[in-house]
Amino acid sequence: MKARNTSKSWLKEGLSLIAELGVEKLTIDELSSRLNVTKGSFYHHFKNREAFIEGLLKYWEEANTLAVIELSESIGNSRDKIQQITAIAVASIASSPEVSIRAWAHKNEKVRRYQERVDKTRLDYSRKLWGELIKDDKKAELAAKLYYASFVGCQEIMPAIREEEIYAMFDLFTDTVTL
Amino acid sequence: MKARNTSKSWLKEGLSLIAELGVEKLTIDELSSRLNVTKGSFYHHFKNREAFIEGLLKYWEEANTLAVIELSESIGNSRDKIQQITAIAVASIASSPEVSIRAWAHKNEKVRRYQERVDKTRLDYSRKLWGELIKDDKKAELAAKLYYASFVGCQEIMPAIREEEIYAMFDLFTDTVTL
DNA sequence: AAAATAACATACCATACCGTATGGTATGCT
DNA sequence: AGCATACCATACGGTATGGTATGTTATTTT
Repeated sequence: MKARNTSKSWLKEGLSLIAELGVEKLTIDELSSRLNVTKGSFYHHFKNREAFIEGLLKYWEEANTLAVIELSESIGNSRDKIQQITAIAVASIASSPEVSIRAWAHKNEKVRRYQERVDKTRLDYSRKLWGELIKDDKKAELAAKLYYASFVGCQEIMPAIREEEIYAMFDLFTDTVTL
Repeated sequence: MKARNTSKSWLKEGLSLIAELGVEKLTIDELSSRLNVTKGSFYHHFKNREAFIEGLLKYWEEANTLAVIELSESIGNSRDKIQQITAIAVASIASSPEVSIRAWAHKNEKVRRYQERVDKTRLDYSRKLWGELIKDDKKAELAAKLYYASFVGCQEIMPAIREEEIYAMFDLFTDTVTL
């Protein structure tokens, strides 16, 4: 006897679906099928597809950016924080909906607003961390951007770069730029 | 009296369409409408949508990677080549279909094969250039990957990073890593 | 100019999707 | 127990899309 679904069930399944099959497969029928219910249920939880997507983006921003930063803040010094947040980010690459959402954001106003806020939040945090390692403000700014851009690139390049290699890349970057 | 279309007209229009609206809008009706013909014409030039996509990816790989590398090879030293190829790449970001194609590649076997070959070609070339600036082979390898990953990231981050700032980022990277 | 070919138009079908209408079932509250 | 609410099933309409069949027009070849 499986428990019945909540709105959150649909949101979680939506992110998984995007990560696996991409946004173009994010159909209500496909979602219903995965949750072993029919779409009558979907329209009980959400007004329409648009409302669902709005909820999906909120949920993604919260679980994937805000929560991670919060966790990172509970750790020691800036270097440790950078390492910690890198580890979390790298580990999540494989199952992340981010690649799909980024392409989506380039064509869709509403999605773009969320993506811009997510990028801003992360860049701000990156700037804060690197600012504590690099005195020169402009240099810290550039380092923060380079660091984040590299990470985003590592999500996208195919075939995927091995985890150890990504760590080696970031170590090289950290070592040279903080000299 | 407009000239009639060739297969290449359709391919070019296809890449423009992907760059502007994304892969999900890459429909035969939309393409036909943009070329001011009906889809009867499409099926004269291509067996079906799959065949069209195959041609599209071939054309993209050729025009967007191979041709650029060839151009770069006609220039002076490695530093100049890196600067030159960076300039070309940065200037093309706004009108590039690459963001869409990358997301597409993550969900589609055939597209993935092209994306992997494109990434490999560019990474190989990046490694060659950086290998001439950095003696240590492993370090050159990591620098090449970092450089390329940063560029890919710069394509994706929203809102778009300003061109001058991207140049400043790459200058910082080059200066520190070649010390 | 006639014939052959390339490019295109029109009409049609099948399918997948969003959304709605309506009815049914489980769960908790009083 | 009775009722409200949350959750779900089924059937249907409307639309967008890929694809086919067949005929027409423009361009090139001989």
